[in-house]
Amino acid sequence: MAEIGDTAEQVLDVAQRLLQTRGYNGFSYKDIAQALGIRTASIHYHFPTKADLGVELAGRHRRQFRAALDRVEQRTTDPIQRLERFVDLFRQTFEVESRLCLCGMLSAEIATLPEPVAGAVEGFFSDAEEWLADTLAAGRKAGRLRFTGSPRQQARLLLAVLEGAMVVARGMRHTEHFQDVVAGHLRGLLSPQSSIKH
Amino acid sequence: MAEIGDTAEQVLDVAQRLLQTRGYNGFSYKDIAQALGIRTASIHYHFPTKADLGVELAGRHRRQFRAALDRVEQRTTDPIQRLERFVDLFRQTFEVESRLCLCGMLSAEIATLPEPVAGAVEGFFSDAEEWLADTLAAGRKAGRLRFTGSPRQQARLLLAVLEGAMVVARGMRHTEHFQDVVAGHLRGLLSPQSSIKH
DNA sequence: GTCTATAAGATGATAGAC
DNA sequence: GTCTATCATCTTATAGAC
Repeated sequence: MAEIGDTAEQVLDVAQRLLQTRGYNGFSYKDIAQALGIRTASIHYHFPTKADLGVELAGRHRRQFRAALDRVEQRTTDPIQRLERFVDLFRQTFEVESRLCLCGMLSAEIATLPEPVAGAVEGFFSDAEEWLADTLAAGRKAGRLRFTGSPRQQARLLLAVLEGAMVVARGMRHTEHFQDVVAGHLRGLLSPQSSIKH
Repeated sequence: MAEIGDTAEQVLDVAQRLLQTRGYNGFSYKDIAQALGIRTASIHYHFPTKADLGVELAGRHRRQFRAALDRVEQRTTDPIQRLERFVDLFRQTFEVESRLCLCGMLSAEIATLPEPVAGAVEGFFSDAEEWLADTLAAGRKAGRLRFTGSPRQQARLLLAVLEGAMVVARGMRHTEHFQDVVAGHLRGLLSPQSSIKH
């Protein structure tokens, strides 16, 4: 309880930040070592190869994301609020240094990654899609949300909006861009009576 | 007219493909040289540094994209058809090897790129946003398109959908995903009378 | 314009002392 | 677990012959 987590976890935290800002091929063991004030050999002790590190990063992220969704479900049963909390997870990520979604970044670089990493990325998106589809379906059934097509299709669309808004906001170097685009899309999902509150 | 373009252009073509599939930090001069059957020194003659190559790639892409938009404008004045041609440009890109939008990829890696490259990326998105906003505004004025908020905001949303759908489709390793998401979003933009045709 | 040769530095990785 | 030392390889880049 004295130090902030063991070395392996600190390595993962720094590597995750570097991954989200620079990409998998945009950082090295040297970068991590310098950030933590240790040697690269120490990192190899915990993660023998960079592929091992990548697999653990993607897997941990998927687990943390599922845990975050579980907390959202425990906090509220309201579909609108659940949706807003989901979007908040992405907003909070981008808010800090315009960090990309970890799996969005990995998707872009997927052709250069070991297969297990690609598998974890696919799993992350599947989790997100399923959770969103269920939430969207509940919201529409309750007359609180309005959209055409299947909940699954809408879930995929929202995921694309979130990932794409991060990418475009970064490319245009205009931070507020993300929030504007996402808020605009959400407004279109809310039924007439629900959108009065804004 | 004998060979398919001079060496510099062939280098750019191969580099563009590698950039779209593997990212800026995911390919080297060696990869380009091997693909063309030449030596890396020859590439350095045309593009002294990788930054030079990156700047030319981003600049050329922006020019080619503007030229493509000019051709769309010459081919049709109908806002719906213009919109569909715009989306086709992205579809055609993704269709081949699930290639990402060149500037979408560069946006993700922007923290590792030389400033001039970032400038070209920003310019690309500005061009796209402006062209889309004009087209969307014309479509709504003609009663052919339906959306809330400003045309600029809708343009940004569509751009985010296109970029994000590419990323998510790649991450989920489900190619049809892109077309499904984009077609669904477009359907929502079409006014009731227009959407009957589908 | 393209080649061979070469170099300086980065990168992923291992062996073995402490 | 972390360090020093060392490694092979990759990467970007330059000099100079052809």
